[in-house]
Amino acid sequence: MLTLKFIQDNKELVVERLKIKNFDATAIVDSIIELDNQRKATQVEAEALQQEMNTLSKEIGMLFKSGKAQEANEAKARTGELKDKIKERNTTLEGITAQLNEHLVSLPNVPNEIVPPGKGEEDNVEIKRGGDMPQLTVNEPHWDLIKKYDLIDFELGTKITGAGFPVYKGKGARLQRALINFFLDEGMKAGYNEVIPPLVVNEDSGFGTGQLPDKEGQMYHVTADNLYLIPTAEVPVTNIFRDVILKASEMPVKHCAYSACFRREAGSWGAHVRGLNRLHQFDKVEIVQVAHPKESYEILDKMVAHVQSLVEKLELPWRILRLCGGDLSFTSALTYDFEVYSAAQERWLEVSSVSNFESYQANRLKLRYKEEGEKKAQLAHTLNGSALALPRIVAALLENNQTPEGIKIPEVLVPYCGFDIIK
RNA sequence: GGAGAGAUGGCAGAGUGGUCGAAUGCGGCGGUCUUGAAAACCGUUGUACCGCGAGGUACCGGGGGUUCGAAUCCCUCUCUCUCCGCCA
Repeated sequence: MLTLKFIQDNKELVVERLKIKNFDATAIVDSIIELDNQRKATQVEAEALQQEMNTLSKEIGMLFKSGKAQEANEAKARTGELKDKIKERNTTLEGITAQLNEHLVSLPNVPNEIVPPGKGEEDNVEIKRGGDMPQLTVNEPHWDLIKKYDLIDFELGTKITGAGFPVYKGKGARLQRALINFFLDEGMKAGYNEVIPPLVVNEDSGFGTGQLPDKEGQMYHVTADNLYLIPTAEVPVTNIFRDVILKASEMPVKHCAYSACFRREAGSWGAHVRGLNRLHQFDKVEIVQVAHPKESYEILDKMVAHVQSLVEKLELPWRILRLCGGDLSFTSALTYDFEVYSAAQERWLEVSSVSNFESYQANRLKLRYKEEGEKKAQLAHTLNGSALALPRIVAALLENNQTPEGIKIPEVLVPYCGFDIIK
């Protein structure tokens, strides 16, 4: 969430910028400022009363100690009214604070100034593309290829669990494992430290990265233990840094992690979700960085370059989009999406999303850093990106590399797969 | 799952109703001494909020309660450890 101080100091800017996200913040910002003024006033009153009470209590203690029981009891009689007042003030204070928090949490992150305006996907701006479009002599969509070569069994997954939980088989499973290892190795080479996080998280973690309270419908909820299946490794990995104060010299911290990801995708089924295009469970390697505010955008560019190197090594046609305000997530300040072209489907598939959250997540996480010699801790910046999400990469690989002889495996993956063609 | 013990500052650890934001040790930082370092000695060393400041308020795992007053007593939740059971 945005900090109170930022909102107070940049009231107009917040309202203006959030218009880019098609979010009218005028009323919320006004009431945040008003509520905070109330909060301060109430807190001052409550604390003054508390101080009086503390002083009085100390006096009573002294009196008892020096044997003046009667005086002590007289003083005691005076505390009742004070106690009621304090209670009343504190209740008011709690109410105001709760309301204030509710408003703060409901305010999205302010987009970076280069975020283009727009309503949705169609307004995203392509900033770069590369790779060669495949010239296919055969042309089948991946859901047919998968059946033909017996790589992934959707029906079996449906039997075991339900729709959207595929079973990978034989070379399909091997390809999956190859991609995961390839992505992790590339991450390591780029200086990311691998972690294997838990796949379920508690409520605090869900709040820390911004999935809660808003998007609980998107996560599988284990109600018996009040835990959530992770929708992305971003959640557990970023939460490593919840309530942490780093030294400025330790940044940037770079982590990568493979995890299965679980998404309910409530309400988002329909056209274009056949086969691997949308799943409830899928595999992804995620990169996460904690950065100094002054270099977070430079780091965002580096992360984008890293993802670009992955799609290039996989020899897939790719493009990078700068997301418009309307397509930008609640917590993000700037996001680049990567898409790869799927020849058989004749459409672009989103395979990565790389974002700078600035201090929006850090504020929720209480993730801070201290400059050498400084006493005051500052909020750090958090960033993350998929590097990469597997299913649509698999879809594109299968579709783009199909030949009458079989599906050719890109060179970089051959050592990982142990085969160079699927037939 | 059953029985018991525990959770205190960066770490270790004292504190069982008042002057406790909290002894002591270690670590960190500054200084004295030294050509330099070590040792020794002296000092200092949490976070957040309100306030120009003086200062105030809150925090001893989380939440609630008792009391004029809670780190300390009560309830509850979470976590850790030991023993037993079950098990990859």
